Amino acid sequence: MRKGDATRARILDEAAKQVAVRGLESASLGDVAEAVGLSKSGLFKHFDSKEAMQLAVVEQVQRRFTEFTWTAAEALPPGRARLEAIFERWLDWAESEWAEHGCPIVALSVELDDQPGPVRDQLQKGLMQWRRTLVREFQALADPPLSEDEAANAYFQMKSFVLGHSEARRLLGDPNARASALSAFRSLVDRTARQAA
Amino acid sequence: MRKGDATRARILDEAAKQVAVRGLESASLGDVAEAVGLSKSGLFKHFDSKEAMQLAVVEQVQRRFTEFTWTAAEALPPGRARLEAIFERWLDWAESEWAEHGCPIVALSVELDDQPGPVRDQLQKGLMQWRRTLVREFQALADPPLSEDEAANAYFQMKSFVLGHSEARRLLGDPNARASALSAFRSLVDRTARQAA
DNA sequence: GAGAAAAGAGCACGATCGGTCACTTACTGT
DNA sequence: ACAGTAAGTGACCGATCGTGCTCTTTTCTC
Repeated sequence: MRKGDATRARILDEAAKQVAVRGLESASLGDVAEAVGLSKSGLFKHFDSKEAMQLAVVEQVQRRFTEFTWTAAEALPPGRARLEAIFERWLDWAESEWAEHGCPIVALSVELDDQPGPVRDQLQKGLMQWRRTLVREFQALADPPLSEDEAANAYFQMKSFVLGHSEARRLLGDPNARASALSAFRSLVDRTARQAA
Repeated sequence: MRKGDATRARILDEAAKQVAVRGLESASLGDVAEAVGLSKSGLFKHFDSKEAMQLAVVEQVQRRFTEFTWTAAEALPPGRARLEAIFERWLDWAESEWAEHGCPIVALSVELDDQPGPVRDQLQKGLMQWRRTLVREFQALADPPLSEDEAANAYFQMKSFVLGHSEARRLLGDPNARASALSAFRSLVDRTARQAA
């Protein structure tokens, strides 16, 4: 049973890459299988259908993302320090090997935003949980804590800057994308912390 | 020659819709043809290849977008009034019939960000021209005008809020998306205008 | 080491993909 | 009105899609 898990992991890695490049639907099972040195039918011993593989890809990408951005930050005290660490790791993520061909989560979000089904549901679930986590983090920016509405607005802007960073960097090739995002975020945190007083 | 132009336009409308839903590559010629009541081969009398149609779709979407957001605003005086009108129209666009299934420009941006070719080039060209236009508009926010760097940073945030609005509204179903985007943008304009003094 | 179960290969299927070609129908400029 | 061209059809091509099937090889368990 061990061998199977290893190939399953290789399949998911390759699939995640191809999904980021070509999209969920356009990434074909044949191409994925060939890239990991498998036959198409061999692939079906690990996933019952294409949709099952897509679901597994989404789950793995979300796991990796959380691990990448959150794990390093959770050691820090809640509030400003942790928030800034998360944001920087978030930008790092978009430039990491897992997002070599664009952040897969962004790609999935756009492709699935009006394609109902279990894959979209899973994606939504992860995004909303992430949002809840970050909103709580923003609330902890001040004492007494921010209202949920204020924190939600701050999160909206934080997420927006990540999306803007991704677009500016990848499509427009803007070398200042990271700097723009960072300065915008720091200014946001400043204002948010101050408005609590 | 008139008849042909009309069907060509119908094809492009339908194609743009399907592209927004399923993506550039997944939108098939057969489905588009059937939706406009044509045979697949009839479609080829208007476009030499799928890529040619994709290019035409991108051009038409960009034309429509500019018309939708800019035309109403250009009558206003440069600076704050015009900027706010554009931003509101931009949000309107994302909720208009042309973006019923998601903003096609956002969909194209994510799908094409690492797919070189003439379609991507055309998209880039339009986005960069739009960016130049808006940066100039931000510069005109104050007298003396803002530096290009300052204005570029402001545009980065403006575009980010649009992307954030799109994601929050469509994928997360956030009813406050528009309000969040508007308040974030107004605050941005305030700060930007003030920082010039 | 034998037997069971998992992992994978090979082939074939129906459907659909983008694209071609020969042909008919509809329109338009003069 | 008539000729010429544009618009549109239907049949078909090779390739590729996701998926099922049978069969062999590898791996794990006792």
